[in-house]
Amino acid sequence: MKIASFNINGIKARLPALLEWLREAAPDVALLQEIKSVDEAFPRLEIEELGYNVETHGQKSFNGVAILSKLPLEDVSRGLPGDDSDEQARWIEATVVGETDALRICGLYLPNGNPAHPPDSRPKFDYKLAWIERLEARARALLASEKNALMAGDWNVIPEPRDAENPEKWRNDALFLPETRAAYRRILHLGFHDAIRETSQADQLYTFWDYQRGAWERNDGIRIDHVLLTPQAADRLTGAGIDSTLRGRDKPSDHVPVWVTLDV
DNA sequence: ATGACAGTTGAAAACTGA
Repeated sequence: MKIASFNINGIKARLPALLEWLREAAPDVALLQEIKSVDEAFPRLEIEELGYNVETHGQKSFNGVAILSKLPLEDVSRGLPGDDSDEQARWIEATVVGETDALRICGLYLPNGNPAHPPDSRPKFDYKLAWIERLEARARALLASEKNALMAGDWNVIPEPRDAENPEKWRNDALFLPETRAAYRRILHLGFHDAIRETSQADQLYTFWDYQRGAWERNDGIRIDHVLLTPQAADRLTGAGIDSTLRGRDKPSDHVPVWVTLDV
């Protein structure tokens, strides 16, 4: 089973590129972030024509996540538990039934958190850290289930210096601050496996290049889109990769897809 | 401690992203 994550940066602007990628990469499951659309306006017919079931959790203008799946989806759940007052659409999960086993799949769009200054007033960064704490609680429950499960999406976290072409440039950024990386490591170290690092220790594995300053042309990228596997899912990992060529096409998202293949 | 891009909204610039 091939599962991919892709921050598309707006479904209205990205539908042609998304359809082209779905046709050629043909993931069984695609987790989308930043659909920037309410559920009613999501172009589900065009995607269903390619053989996908579509489940969205959208909102107007910003955020929004979705699951596309060629296999049936069961027990769909929207919104990250832990704060009923949180109205931002950043989390969706569902169970996919494979040939040999089921897999719980969680799609996430973790808050950016900038600006992270000044230290005494940084509501967006505080929201990011609080969101990661709620995510940690959900992650603990996934591990406790001892089942095949994964959490994939735009984590907005640069885990290590080698995950950025110019790490010093990100030193004071919410994506790379020590607090952010420590909170991410706490989740990882519960027992999850970073699928990309399970399969490669290479440098320059990036999933995002800024639209500005010719970042793509200079390969000034960062790795912030991640697929984290439970031990049970990691045992079934057969491959992982990043579809970086999409960034060089017309009207690209600033993110590219990251994918895994699992023997389920 | 900024701006450059790009997308969305709504009809011009403001807001958001990373």
